[in-house]
Amino acid sequence: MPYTYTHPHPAVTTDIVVFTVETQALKVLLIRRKGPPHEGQWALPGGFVRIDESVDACAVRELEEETGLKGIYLEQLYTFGDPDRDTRERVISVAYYALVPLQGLELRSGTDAADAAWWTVGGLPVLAFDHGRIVTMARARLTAKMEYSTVGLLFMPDSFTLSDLQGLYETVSGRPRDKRNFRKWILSLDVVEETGERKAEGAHRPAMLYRMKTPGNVKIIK
Amino acid sequence: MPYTYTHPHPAVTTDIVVFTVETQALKVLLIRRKGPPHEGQWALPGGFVRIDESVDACAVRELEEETGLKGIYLEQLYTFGDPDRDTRERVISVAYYALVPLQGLELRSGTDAADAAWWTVGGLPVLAFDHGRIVTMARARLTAKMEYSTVGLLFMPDSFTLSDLQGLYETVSGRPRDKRNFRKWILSLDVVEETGERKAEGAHRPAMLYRMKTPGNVKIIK
DNA sequence: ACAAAAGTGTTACGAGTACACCCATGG
DNA sequence: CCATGGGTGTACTCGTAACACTTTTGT
Repeated sequence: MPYTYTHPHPAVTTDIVVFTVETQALKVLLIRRKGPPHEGQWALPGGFVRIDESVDACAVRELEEETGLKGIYLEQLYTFGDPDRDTRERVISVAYYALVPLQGLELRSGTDAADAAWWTVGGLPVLAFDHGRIVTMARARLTAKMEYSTVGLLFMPDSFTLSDLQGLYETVSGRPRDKRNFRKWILSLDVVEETGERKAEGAHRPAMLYRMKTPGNVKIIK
Repeated sequence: MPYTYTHPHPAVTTDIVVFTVETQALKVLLIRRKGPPHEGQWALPGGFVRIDESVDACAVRELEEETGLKGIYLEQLYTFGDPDRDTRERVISVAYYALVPLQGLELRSGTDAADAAWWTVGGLPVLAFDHGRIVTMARARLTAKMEYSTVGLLFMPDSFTLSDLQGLYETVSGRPRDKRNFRKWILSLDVVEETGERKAEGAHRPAMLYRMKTPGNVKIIK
């Protein structure tokens, strides 16, 4: 069933930079391409926008299809529209980025676990299309937003210690933080609260567990 | 000459929020629609992305077609992709915003000057499509960016006084500024320099004229 | 008792804000 | 000489950054 237009139309896709933090490293989710072009190369998850779904909804759907995760923080990043991005036809891509807390997340790939993997952002392979550029931009946006909002909390599981949270901030921004100043700062923002529970692990004093006051909310600072 | 695809494709347009500052007011350029849908209503300038031009290039081209201006600061804002934005067919719009210095700018409309006009952002009419929402978002982005960068300077003509510049900042951000603090601040940023000329107008001491050190450049602060 | 991470307060510095008077010009 | 906007310096405030020791637990 063909679709005909009087003027040529581009195809529109969404591509998603899915971030998570694991073992002291910021990671992105990549999918190995199964067909041409760039067969076998790593690329961002994503797909074509259906004719009756909004672009935002497409990103949500693609994210769920690749990771099985719903209710994840997702934000539009930028639209990449160079005419030669894809060799098959004109494809315009609306890029998004997502923040996934690593609490027992298992990837649901099309067929095989070998097709999807978390890569440390420092050591990415050469990506298909212009996806390398998209990741670079997403990383810059994330680092910037960590400074003037509370997005960082979205990487956290339901409960966490302040040391965990500080470690996350240090990992994503690269820069070390003073423990006392960090705690003063995060508590003054009034976005986390004690759960009353403690986490005892190892031969040291157990840490108080905290949770977000309004889960999923991002507070803009200043 | 028809174009056929195996899957339905959306149309893609760019819409541009062209800002300028004139007589103590922030203004946007609107075009009166000549055909359906929303015939006779005011809308943002813009048009369809050609199949062999980049989305950015489309925005540049549309801006020049409507205003005759080249080399204007243009930045991608956001992509609006709800399926029912346009009643004719599925249209995804990549929105941009532009900053135009008002130095003898004359609009070049399709046929008639009555079709294009500067409107004060406070008192806009009801706009076609979702263009009202686009303007709101552009205004928010501009105000935010005024705080952490030197975009504001792009509203200035080639040479200007510091009082002019201060007036601009007060107009765009709404908030009044202390004269001495404003001067200290802008000079400490090291982005303007004296031209050596003075501007004498009216019965008072002539003001020193300044120019941007690197015209067109936007410096990120902090 | 010792190793290992949790938890806690005070001082110093710098950026931003508040504030008032003299200067140069045209009429 | 007076009305009008141009131009200049200092003191205070507040948020950010630097910095070290005690507490609680497991082994």
